[in-house]
Amino acid sequence: MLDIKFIRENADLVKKNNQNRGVDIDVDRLLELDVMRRERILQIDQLRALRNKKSKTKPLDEEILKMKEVGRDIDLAEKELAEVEAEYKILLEKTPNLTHPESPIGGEEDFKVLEESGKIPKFDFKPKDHEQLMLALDQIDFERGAKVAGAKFYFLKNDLVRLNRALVNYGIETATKRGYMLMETPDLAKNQILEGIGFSPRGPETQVYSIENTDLSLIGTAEITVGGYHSNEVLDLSKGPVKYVALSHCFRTEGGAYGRVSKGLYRVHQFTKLEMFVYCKPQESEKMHKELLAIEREICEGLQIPFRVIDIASADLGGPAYRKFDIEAWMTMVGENGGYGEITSTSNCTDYQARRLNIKYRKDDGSAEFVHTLNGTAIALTRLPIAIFENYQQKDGSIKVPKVLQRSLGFKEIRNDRR
RNA sequence: GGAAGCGUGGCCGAGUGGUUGAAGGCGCGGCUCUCGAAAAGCCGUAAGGGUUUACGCCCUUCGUGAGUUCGAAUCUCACCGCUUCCGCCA
Repeated sequence: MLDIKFIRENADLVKKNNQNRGVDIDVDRLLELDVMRRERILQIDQLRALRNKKSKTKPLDEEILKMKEVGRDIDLAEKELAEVEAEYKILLEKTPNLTHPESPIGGEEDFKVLEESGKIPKFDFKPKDHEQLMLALDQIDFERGAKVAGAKFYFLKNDLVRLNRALVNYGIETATKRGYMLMETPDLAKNQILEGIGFSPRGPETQVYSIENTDLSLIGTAEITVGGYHSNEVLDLSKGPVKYVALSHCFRTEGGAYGRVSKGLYRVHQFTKLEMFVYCKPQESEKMHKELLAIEREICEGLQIPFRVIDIASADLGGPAYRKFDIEAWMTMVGENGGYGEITSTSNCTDYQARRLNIKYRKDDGSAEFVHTLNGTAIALTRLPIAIFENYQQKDGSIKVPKVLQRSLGFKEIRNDRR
């Protein structure tokens, strides 16, 4: 959510930004509602002042009649205000965050490549995709996943389960040694928290499973729960940013995702993810965004997976993000001869989430100001295993285990003949 | 799941319909005293919003929401959370 005062004073800038973001919002209507809203508030305040003045002491009988009238006027004005505010809130909450001046302007395809790293593997055989590899090695069962829970659910089996646990541990180590506090979060959250982070739990475009007869939803990412963790709090950031690395399950309906890259594990309804989350002062957020990206790169480099870093373009940022970097790993499953697929994403959401969730920090002068929030993927299970299987496949169909994981796993390759 | 109790400012805690945004205490800030400190004394100490060039004025907030009333921290209802006892259970 943007500050209404900012919108009031920078209407043209906000309009231009909305346009770059591909969002159609009637800013003039919003400003009109803003004026109406303040008019109603003033009116109600004046009526209440009148009533309060009289209510300090016991009124005379003939005054009570007048006060009843004032009470009715207040009720009426409050109803009007509620109507104005309903529309006002919808427009305000739909308004996306501002955009970093260096973010490319454009849509999904207009990202800017910032860096390419690692060597794209050259196979002297026809490489397979992870689904073929995993099925052949008895590492996954989609059919029975569908039988038990429906399409796009799966059972992981054998060494893939072990690999995933080793990946999570590797991510935990990498992040905690940089001062990130480890947590495991609830897999459900109140809809109010989801909305604060910028997800819509209801409506036709929702990506979220909700629990019937409750105000809870399954989380799509631990960003939701960790972001809600400090909601309605004033933080002490005098010792530096507050940094978490959080493990959770993630659930996504993936409605309307047909036709996009969706082979095998790439796009599924449930997965496990280790997510980083940072609360910091506004002047620190750009630096922290770089740090999150650096950790993500360190993880990919350590695993020796070829990847590129892209700077996401304006219309592809989503509502809350001010700037977003994705890491895309090389995958054989993408396109005809391989290509890049997203494995991590890190966003600087500035004060957009903090304003909705009411998260502030204490400044040196004693006043409070909204924090900036950032998030970044440490380890996304499903996406990382895809990259490992496809990049580390051997001619005989076995999978070499990345060096950094060999010791903790106790084996160097995944083959068919184990157990 | 059943029963009972509780939820007030940074913290503890008073307050059961009318100058209560809220006594008292702790903490915190300032001052006095002191060579300095402690102790003691005095003064000050919530947040958000509206309006104003400004001083200021006004509104809202006592877990959340709705209701009763001329008027609610105080009464009613629902929800959330906490504590204790019973049941159940990983």
